[in-house]
Amino acid sequence: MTPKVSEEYKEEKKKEIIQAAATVFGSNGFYSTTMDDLVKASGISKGAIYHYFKSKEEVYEHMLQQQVEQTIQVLTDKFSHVHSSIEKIAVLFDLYTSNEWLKEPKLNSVRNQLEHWIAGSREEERAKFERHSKIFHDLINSILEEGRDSGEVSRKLNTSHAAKLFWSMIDGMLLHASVLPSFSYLQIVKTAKEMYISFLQKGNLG
Amino acid sequence: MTPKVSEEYKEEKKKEIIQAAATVFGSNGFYSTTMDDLVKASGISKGAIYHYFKSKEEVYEHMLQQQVEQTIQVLTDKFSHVHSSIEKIAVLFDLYTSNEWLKEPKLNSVRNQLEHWIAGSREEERAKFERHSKIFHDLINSILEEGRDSGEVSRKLNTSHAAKLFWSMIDGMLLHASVLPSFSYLQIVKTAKEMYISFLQKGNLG
Amino acid sequence: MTPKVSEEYKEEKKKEIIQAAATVFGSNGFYSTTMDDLVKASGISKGAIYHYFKSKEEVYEHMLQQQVEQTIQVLTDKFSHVHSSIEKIAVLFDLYTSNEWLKEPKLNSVRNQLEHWIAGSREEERAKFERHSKIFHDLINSILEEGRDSGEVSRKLNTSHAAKLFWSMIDGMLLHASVLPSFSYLQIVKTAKEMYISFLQKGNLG
Amino acid sequence: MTPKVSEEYKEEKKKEIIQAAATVFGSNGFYSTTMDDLVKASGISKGAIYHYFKSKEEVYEHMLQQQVEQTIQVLTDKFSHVHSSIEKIAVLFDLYTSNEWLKEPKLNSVRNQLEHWIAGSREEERAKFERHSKIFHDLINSILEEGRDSGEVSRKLNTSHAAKLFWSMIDGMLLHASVLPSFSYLQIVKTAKEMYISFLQKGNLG
DNA sequence: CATGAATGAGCATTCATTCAT
DNA sequence: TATGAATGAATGCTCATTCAT
Repeated sequence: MTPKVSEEYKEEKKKEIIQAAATVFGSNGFYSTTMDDLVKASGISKGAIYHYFKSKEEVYEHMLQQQVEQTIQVLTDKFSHVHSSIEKIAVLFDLYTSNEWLKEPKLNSVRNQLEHWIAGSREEERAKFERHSKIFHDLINSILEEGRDSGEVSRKLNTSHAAKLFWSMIDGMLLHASVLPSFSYLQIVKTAKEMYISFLQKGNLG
Repeated sequence: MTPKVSEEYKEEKKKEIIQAAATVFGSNGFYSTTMDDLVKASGISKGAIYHYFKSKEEVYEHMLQQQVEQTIQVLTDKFSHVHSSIEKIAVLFDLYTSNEWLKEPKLNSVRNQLEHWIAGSREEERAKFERHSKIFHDLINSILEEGRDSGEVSRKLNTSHAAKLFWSMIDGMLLHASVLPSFSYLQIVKTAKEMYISFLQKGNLG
Repeated sequence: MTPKVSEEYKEEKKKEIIQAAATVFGSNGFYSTTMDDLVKASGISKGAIYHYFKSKEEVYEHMLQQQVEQTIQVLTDKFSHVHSSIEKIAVLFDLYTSNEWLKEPKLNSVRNQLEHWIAGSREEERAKFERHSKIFHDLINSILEEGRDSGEVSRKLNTSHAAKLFWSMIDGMLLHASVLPSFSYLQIVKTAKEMYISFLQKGNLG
Repeated sequence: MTPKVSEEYKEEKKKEIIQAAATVFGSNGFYSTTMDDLVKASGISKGAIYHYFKSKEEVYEHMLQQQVEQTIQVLTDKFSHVHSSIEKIAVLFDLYTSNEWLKEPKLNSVRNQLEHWIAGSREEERAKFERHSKIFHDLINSILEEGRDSGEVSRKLNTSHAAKLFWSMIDGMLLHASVLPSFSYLQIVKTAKEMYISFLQKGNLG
């Protein structure tokens, strides 16, 4: 009646698989990665992987989900001690230039997300993307609303548009960074930060 | 002895194939598109396709190349009658909100480019991406340099960084637009335009 | 954790495949035999075959290798109780007229070897043929050297040339036998035996 | 009514194709040679080749036929001024060590013949091989019969067996020579010549 | 629970042959 | 006659998924 192995054991195992998945999918992409690659990378047998996940697709999605959650976690943690809206935005930009973001795994994660977006956008799973996006959108949007209420950012600002613009910029820069070695990532993000904050303070004119 | 068929005929045929390729790769991506899909979409036999291109990969790359060239062509055409730098940048933003850019084929093209970037970034073909990127970068960079010399844009502006930021924003917005139906594309691009132009006039502070 | 399947099981499986391969390659040759033929003949799925061998080529080569080893084994076994050199050569000729050599499988094996030789001789795999040939050459050469030392065969004999001549004759006769039904194989081999042994005793004159 | 082009023209064209065929089939074998290879090698269009021959197979067979005829021609020419049987056999052996036999084209021709034999022997075309073989067999057989009648060769000789043995040896040596670079062809043929002639003079004992 | 052998549909590519010009 | 573009059946190989042990 009691499960043979603990729930923790199972979760641990899933984590292991997802960890390896992040590596292999990150370096070869979804389509070019085979289950055998995953077996090799994880040291876990094919049967076992299929015991925990019902398809390659599912492994991939769990990996993505976990990366999104992790990212959200990191972002909200960063805010916990910051109270100014502008300051929060600044912290966010700084996060994207921090050391932890410049390591391979993070960029691989970005590639995974983008690949999934692009490949998946052709199907009926748009809804899922919308859900993910909304989380990120709302995070920024609420910061900006706070700022608008407190007068920190321009009253004329359309916060939703500004939030979407924020993530467009971030994703655009990450995309270029993950693809072009010559992209002067740090400098560009710094430039973007100045531009964006200045824009927030001045607001939309149109 | 008979001079076979004209070069134009062959070019025409290649175009036909590439046209069909844009459709099928655009809706299913490189990996999920089969040569049979292409055969069906183009109405051209498999053998014939292989007569003109030596692999699926090659069809794909020719399609991308052609799309890049077409885009560059459109961009430079737009500039031919514009002399102010700021004006040129404005025209560019306007282009991305024009009717022709809101049609499916264009967004499919974007998806294709991005998919290729992301999937390809894992290998040794970075050089090709760099080359493509450089073309786009230089286009903006030289506009900004002109503007700096003429005093239209801030003297303090690092034009190269600003150019890279420009394309990051554009690609980021296109990415979101091509993936998220709810993305208020027109408004966001308009917002970005204001933010960016205002930034150009004020320049980097750091 | 469970120790999968035994090594013997795997070897057994490989043998099964090779056995079937000998049949189908034997009757249709390398090029005209398809993997589907092999699947049908072996009753083993395509995937399984590719699990054990990484290409059609590899199946073929393992089959050849195994046939060579088997032949060498049979030859050396025959010698174990024979001490005279001339006697050994005689035993060899007799082997080639024995019942087991007149069955289809054996002749198919010969055809396989020859086909591989001929088709392969056009490439860089000569080295492999040389290696195989050397084994056969050395076998005869050492017998003849023994015979020369013991005075059984002519002192004037160039043993290496004689060894090469031996295999040329054997292969030539097998070739004709495997191709021409009217070739009076038994009689010819018997004739060759007398000619060759008489030649050994007399030696080269040139 | 009169043919548009002369018969000679057509024959000339066929010769050209066959010439090129000998080269490409000789270096790559029947299966690995494509019609495009033949087009490239001959400089004649695919359509034209199919105008003169109705299939790849047919080109191949005409090429073989022509090589057989050529060989027979050369052999009989060599005999025209030789009257002794033993002398004729000697001349034959010498032919196979002559300069013209050591050139690539000849060995390619051998490979072609052998490949065709081996690959074809699996089907219903044995009859054709028998016919070819018979020509060669009869050539030697009649020489030996003459010799037996004149007392030059042993009365006890079974001329048919001896003839078959002759060609087995020749083909065996050519096979080895065409496959093994280290095969000391000249020496071996010389050795074979001595052995065989000595055998003829002594005859079968069995 | 774990293992990896087995399955077979699916895919890119080749190539002999045909045929419009 | 000559040309080479077009055809499509055939083929070797891959890989997600299943399942006996």
